[in-house]
Amino acid sequence: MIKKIIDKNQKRERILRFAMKIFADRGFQNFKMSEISAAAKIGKGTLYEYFDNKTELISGCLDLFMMDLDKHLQKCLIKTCSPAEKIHDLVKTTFDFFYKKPERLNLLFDIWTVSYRQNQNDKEQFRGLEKFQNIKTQIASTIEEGIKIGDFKPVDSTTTASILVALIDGLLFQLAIGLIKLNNKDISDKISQTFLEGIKTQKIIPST
Amino acid sequence: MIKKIIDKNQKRERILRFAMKIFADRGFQNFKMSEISAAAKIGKGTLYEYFDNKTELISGCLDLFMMDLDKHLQKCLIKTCSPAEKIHDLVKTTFDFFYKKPERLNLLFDIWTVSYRQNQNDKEQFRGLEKFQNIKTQIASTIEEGIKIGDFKPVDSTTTASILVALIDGLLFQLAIGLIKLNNKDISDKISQTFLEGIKTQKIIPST
Amino acid sequence: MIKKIIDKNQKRERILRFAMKIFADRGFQNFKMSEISAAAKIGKGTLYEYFDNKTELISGCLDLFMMDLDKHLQKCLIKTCSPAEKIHDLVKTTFDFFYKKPERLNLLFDIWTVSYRQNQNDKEQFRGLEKFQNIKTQIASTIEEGIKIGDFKPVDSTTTASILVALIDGLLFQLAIGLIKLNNKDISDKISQTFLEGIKTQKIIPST
Amino acid sequence: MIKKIIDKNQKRERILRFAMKIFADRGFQNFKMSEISAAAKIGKGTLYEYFDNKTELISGCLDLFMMDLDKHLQKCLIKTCSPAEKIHDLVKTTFDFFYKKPERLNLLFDIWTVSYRQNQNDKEQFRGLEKFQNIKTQIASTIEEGIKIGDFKPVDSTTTASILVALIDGLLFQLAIGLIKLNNKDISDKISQTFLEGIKTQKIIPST
DNA sequence: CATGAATGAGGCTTCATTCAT
DNA sequence: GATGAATGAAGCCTCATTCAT
Repeated sequence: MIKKIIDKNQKRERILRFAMKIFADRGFQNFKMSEISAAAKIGKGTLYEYFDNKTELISGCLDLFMMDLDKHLQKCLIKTCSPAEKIHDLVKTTFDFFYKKPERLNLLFDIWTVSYRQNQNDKEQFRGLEKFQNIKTQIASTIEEGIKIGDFKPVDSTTTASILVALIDGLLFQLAIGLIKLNNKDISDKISQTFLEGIKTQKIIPST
Repeated sequence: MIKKIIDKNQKRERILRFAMKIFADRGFQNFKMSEISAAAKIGKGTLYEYFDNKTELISGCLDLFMMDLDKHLQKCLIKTCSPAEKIHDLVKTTFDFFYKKPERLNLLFDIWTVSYRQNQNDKEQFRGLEKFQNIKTQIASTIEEGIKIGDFKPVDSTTTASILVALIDGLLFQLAIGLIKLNNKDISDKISQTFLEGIKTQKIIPST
Repeated sequence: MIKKIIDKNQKRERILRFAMKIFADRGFQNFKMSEISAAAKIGKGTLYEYFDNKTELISGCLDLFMMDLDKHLQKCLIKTCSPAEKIHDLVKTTFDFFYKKPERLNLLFDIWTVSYRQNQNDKEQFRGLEKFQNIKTQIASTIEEGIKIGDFKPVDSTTTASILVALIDGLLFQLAIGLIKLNNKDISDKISQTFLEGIKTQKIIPST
Repeated sequence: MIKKIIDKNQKRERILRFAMKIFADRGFQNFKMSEISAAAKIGKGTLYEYFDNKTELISGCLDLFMMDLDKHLQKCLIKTCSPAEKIHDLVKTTFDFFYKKPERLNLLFDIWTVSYRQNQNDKEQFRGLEKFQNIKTQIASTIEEGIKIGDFKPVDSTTTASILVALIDGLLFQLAIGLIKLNNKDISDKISQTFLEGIKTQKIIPST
């Protein structure tokens, strides 16, 4: 019985993986259920054994995407290293995540759009947002830790976390639409430098 | 004859204004041509006198939106004031633009999505992006001006402009999906402070 | 404007007439919207200009059917003739109605089924039932008139009306499923004889 | 081997009993095979061990229903009592049959519909109809018996049997769709009275 | 020019039936 | 035998677009 449930979940995820490929190309609005089933090499009807309807399938993808992203980021966030290093890592990992599979940016936009629309309509918040919030909170904690050990200036940790996230998202966007041409490594280095420079306590470093 | 063209253009814009209201609510994907025509109180067929097809109508809206945004921002950018003030103004104006009509955020997301997709597919770049690029260039110029007159540190102006834009977009996004709850003024103040603080030459100001 | 509405109604009825033909053959459950549109020689989509959905189309047919039936019966009921003649006429007209277009029996069954199901589910009663009720009431009045002028025995008019209707429906059913083989005229004659015999005041007529 | 067959038949009937519950609620047109299997707590595939297809299952139900009805009525018809009593009993039993489980009316309607449709299409007549026919014949015999012993007038027994059946069916229908509100006992009493009154030889009874 | 009725391709979803386990 | 996951044909309905008025 348990095996069955696992199988069902595995198959569900398998389908979602195929779906994500499609979404990455065409977005959440312009895909057909039949495309997914064809890609996953299952019958059209079989899809409906795993997802009640199109919307549910989309939700499933959003969740999976957020899980993937979160899994990557958690690897950095649980590392035992200095707060500054942790943040540097986080920025790098995030950019790498999208660099490796640029299609993911498309998913990211769709998530933003869906999240925005759900937020507007006072519907229950999209589940994946918790993960976003969660990551921000962890960043804030890291910043606080940095402050405590004297590495960072006594900034407001919550606001500063928001700013870091904004920087990352904003630059990802510019990258995505071609407003910046830098390669991945350069840009993530630049962000973490700029950002960290701004909050690090100046030790002996002369102001630029 | 010229009058005709003007009339036609006026009517076209009139329709687009109605369309924007619809888009703001439902996004670019979930609207029907009939909704637009109903809102604009014209016949469904008439729509096709002004727009070849749905895609054209969407493009028209995106253009109009970018023009609106640009018009607002140009007011700041052509002001004769100090670079720092100019940037502060720009941030404030941007946030105000979306604060006054939050539905505009929805349009912004859609523009991002469309831009991204066009960028991916090697199609001709969405026209509105030029305006984005243009604004970034103007910001860079402002920064350079600030550097020249010694108000700002000798940062890389292009990168710094990207960072400012990223900050704004990223925070708008967090605001939009409910990840930040600050009111509009506070957040724009905070951005310009943070940002400007980071690039201003430290005069007598003690490091926090 | 009025013309348009009339046109729309006319076209609606035209479609319903085609639909009734289909229903008569296959019943309300086994038809396809596309069959109707094909029969009416209009596009599939056009159907939906006149009926919100399949259910509405069915309702429309039921209503039309009841109107048709009612129109026929009203011709008898408003005649100025003796109550006995009126009843005789009514029975004959009813049987003729179904005899001329036997497919109508199919519709009748469907109406029964639909009515029954709506009655069970406490949904609002099917509109057409009012007509049934109405006819019964008129029959009861006729009977009362017959009693008043001394043609009929002082029976309970409501019950007796129910009995007449039951007789008609019940025999129609047996005819429909082939349990009786009599021709139309014979059976309607027999009914009215039997029934009228039962309620007429015996004048000089010897029993049997 | 025989035991196997019996087992199979028992299980078949068990399934049909569950199916009848579903049909009673939703009719023969609006049920799903999966509903039956779920109700009977067997697998969907198992259904097909006992019934070749949906149609067979429906037929099975109709047969079972007719058998149930027939079993009830045979109890009356084989009784040794006066023809008048027998008929009174029959009417009462019929109404009780549906009164006890009103859902049965739904089945009755469906049987009518199916029978009608098969009769129209010149397909082999629905097996259950034989039972109807059979009952009618038995009623006719009872009437003839009544005539022979001088209890009933010398009516045409076949026609009179048809009339009795029509009365019952017709009133059941009116009851079903809410056109009559009488309770069960009253209505069956009234029928048998009216009917019997009509065919009984008038002894000393003054004409109402 | 303006209109909106008509269209039909296209997409989601259902569900009877099959078949490997 | 029993099962239920898988299937895909089939059908409802939507909506961008056309075109006769």
